[in-house]
Amino acid sequence: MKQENLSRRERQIMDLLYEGGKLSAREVMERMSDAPSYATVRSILRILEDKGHVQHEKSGRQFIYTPREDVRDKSLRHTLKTFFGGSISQAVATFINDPESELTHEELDELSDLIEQAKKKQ
Amino acid sequence: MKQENLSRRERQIMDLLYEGGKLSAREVMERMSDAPSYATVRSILRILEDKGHVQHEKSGRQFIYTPREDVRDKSLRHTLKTFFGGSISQAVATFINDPESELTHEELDELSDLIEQAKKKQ
DNA sequence: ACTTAAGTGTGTATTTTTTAACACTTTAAC
DNA sequence: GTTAAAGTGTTAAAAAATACACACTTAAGT
Repeated sequence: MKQENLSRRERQIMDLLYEGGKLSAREVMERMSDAPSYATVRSILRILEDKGHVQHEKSGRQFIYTPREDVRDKSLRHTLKTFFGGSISQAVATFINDPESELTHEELDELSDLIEQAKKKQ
Repeated sequence: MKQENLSRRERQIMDLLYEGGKLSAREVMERMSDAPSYATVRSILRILEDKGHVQHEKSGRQFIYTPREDVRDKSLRHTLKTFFGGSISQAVATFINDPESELTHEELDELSDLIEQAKKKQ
C-alpha cells in the first residue's frame, strides 16, 4: 500500500466506485462515458488494488470491487480541508442548496438524529 | 477552455490554489513537498490557465494565480456528489465520529438550522 | 543604465500512464 | 463435459504528462 496520488483514470474509476459502492469491472466500464477496453478497466482496477484504494470480493466468477473505507475517509477529509478548511457545515450547506441533491425527508431526519447525538456527547 | 480532467500534478497545484487563494508560481512551488523545478511549476500553471482552471493578474512583475470561481463550484459539486451522493447522512456520520473533526457547538447548531430549513422547503 | 528577479514561449527528453494483446484459469449453465 | 463468461498475470506499444533547457522580454531597485 504505497498510497501515492492517483492518475487521471485511476481517480475517475475511484469516483465511480465511491458513487456506486460495489461494482464489477464490467459495471465500472459501463459507467464510463469515454471507456477504454474491458481489459484496460481491469488493469486499472488491479493497480488500484495494489495501491490499496480498493478491495474485491468474489461473487461467483465475478470480482466485485469496493473502495476501502479508511482511504475513502482520508480522501474525504482532504477534500473538505481543501475546499472549506474542514468546515463540515459549510460543505453540507453547499450540498443542501444544490437543487440536484434532492434530499429525502428520511435523510434529513437521519441527519437531525446524528446531530442531536453529537450534541449530547459534548 | 477544454475542461478535461486534470493530471496528478495539475490537481496537486489546484488544491494548493484552493487552499491558498492567491499564489505566485514561486509560492506554489514552495508549498509542494515534492516540487519539481520552478520552470516546471510555471509550465503547469500555464497549462491550467489554458484549460480555464486558473487566471492570473499582474502584480508588479509577478503573476498571481487564482482558481476560477465557476470551475471551483463545479468541482465542489462533483466532489460532494461523489462522496455524499449515495448517502449524505452516512458521510456526515463518518465525519462526526472522526475525532479529528472536533466539531464545535456552533457548527452543530449551524447544521441543525440548515436541516430545519431544508425540511421546511419540502 | 545596469543588474536582477520574474516572466514568456518553444522544443525535447524522460517517465508515467494508458491501452490492449496473449495465453491461461475458474465458474456457471446447459 | 463443453461452452461461454469472468477472471488472472505478463508484456509491450502508444499516448500523455512531467520536467526542464534555452533564448528571450519586462519591470524594479540601486
